[in-house]
Amino acid sequence: MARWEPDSRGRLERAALELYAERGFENTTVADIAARAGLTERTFFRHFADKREVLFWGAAALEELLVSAVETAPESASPIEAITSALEATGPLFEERRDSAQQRQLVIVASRELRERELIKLASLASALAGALRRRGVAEPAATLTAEAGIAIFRVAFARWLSGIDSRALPQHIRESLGELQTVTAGR
Amino acid sequence: MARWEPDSRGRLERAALELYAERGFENTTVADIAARAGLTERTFFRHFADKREVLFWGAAALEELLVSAVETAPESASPIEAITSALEATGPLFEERRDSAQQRQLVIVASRELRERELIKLASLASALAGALRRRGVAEPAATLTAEAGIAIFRVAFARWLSGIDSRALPQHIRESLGELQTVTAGR
DNA sequence: GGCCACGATGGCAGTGACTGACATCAGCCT
DNA sequence: AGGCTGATGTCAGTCACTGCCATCGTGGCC
Repeated sequence: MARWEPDSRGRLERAALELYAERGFENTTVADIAARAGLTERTFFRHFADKREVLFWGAAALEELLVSAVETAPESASPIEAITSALEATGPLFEERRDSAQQRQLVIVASRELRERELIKLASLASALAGALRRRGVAEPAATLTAEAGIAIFRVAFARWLSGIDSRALPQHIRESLGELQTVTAGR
Repeated sequence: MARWEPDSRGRLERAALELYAERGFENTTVADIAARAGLTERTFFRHFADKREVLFWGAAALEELLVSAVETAPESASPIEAITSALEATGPLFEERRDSAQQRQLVIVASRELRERELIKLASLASALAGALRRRGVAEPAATLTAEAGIAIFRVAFARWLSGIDSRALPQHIRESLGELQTVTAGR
């Protein structure tokens, strides 16, 4: 007989997402979340650094995936190609959970604090990608600019994919956004 | 005889920047700031929405300047050209206060919370610029991508300008970063 | 079988950011 | 003179987050 119900972290995650969706992030207290998960506030803060972090737990895994995809891209690939194909490689990871990604995104967009946190996660992603490019021999500021461009592409592509205005898969949206960025930056 | 010393807002701003620089953002309480400005905590929160906002008060003015520069750019200018020249137009505004901009940036970089706030200000800038482009007849997602590219250019250029590794003015750095982004995105 | 160290959780007190309600009072208007 | 206004002060309250110590099944060890 276990002393406690298992998977307290997962219970906290689910309870938080539910409550944020039901009544909004700002109208949810950590005590509410803990109560729904059958735990205490103190335990919440042992699993998550703060009230926002509970939604961004997966960012570290995403970062690892992208960085290793950039590092293992064929040597012949140009920097922007390495980044773009790494982004495309995240397709399967998101494609499976489109619905939960959509709900999560709704919650985030509704709260300024959560949008802030999302931005810093993306910025950290960009700087990790720039680091991976440097390890491929790309100099600064090209590495940073390429990584930032990649994140911009991803943001646009992800939003269009989630919105569902057309039914193509995420990698197709990424390719298309790359093309649009190329068109737009070339503009004279 | 005035009932209070004048310019309480300015006093709070200066006190906050000093204290953040002296002992760090996280080691400064709002009560400390108010005390140094000769006011109370409550008054601080009447002038600034929160402890971070005191450093970002100027963002609204910058946004207005950039938006109106984009809107009044010659009709013949391409989107990326309109954005870039708007960014260049901020040169004088920063050039005068390089030292204080540098100190402020040191403070921001030292604190995760302040970096978060800076990112959301830049994101709001990007979406305002995208709006201005749309008013020029640029369609989505080109407008958003161009605006995001512009912000990436600005971030890189601003950092290089502040670092002082070469002594050119901000607009020159912006031009150069644009060129680098073009090179990098064109990559095949 | 008994002992003990470990690890996840609870309980609790404390700090600090932020808010709402009400009080104060110099200067201005009439 | 008398009343109104706007910036400030005071105070109590909520909530995010932290440090410290207590609890107690579990698993290893003798």
